[in-house]
Amino acid sequence: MDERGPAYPSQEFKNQVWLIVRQIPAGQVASYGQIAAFIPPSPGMVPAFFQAFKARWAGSAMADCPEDVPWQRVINSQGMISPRPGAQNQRRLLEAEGVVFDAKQRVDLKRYGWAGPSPAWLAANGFPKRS
DNA sequence: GTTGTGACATCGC
DNA sequence: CGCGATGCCACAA
Repeated sequence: MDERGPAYPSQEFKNQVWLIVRQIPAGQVASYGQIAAFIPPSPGMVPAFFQAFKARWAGSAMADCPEDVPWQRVINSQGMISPRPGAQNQRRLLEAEGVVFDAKQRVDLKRYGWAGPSPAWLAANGFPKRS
């Protein structure tokens, strides 16, 4: 669209993020970076660049997600709910699904962390195999 | 056109 | 292991 390069991860990127987030089963959580890791950079985009910002873009996508997206299951890499109005509500939703928070408001990713969509699902939805 | 900020991740102390 | 500082793009005001 502009001379700087190919399409930026805008709407298309968000759609992919939402698509993956919908696959997270109840009672499990995934980090923004992890979700974004399944999405390939736009053709021509510098990989390192994408790598550095995909997580933020993923978060940005959640801020504008449809209501059928279980956004509450996406938290940061520290296993904590990113501070923002509504965080309390998010925690409540997760606890209702069986996710347990420790005294530091953190989730044990070892236990509740989502392994990601199955290879079959990824392939069926046009995602490249994760290297 | 410029300025400020973000639903992150990572590195350093 | 925990808190603070840093990087860096896109987007809204």
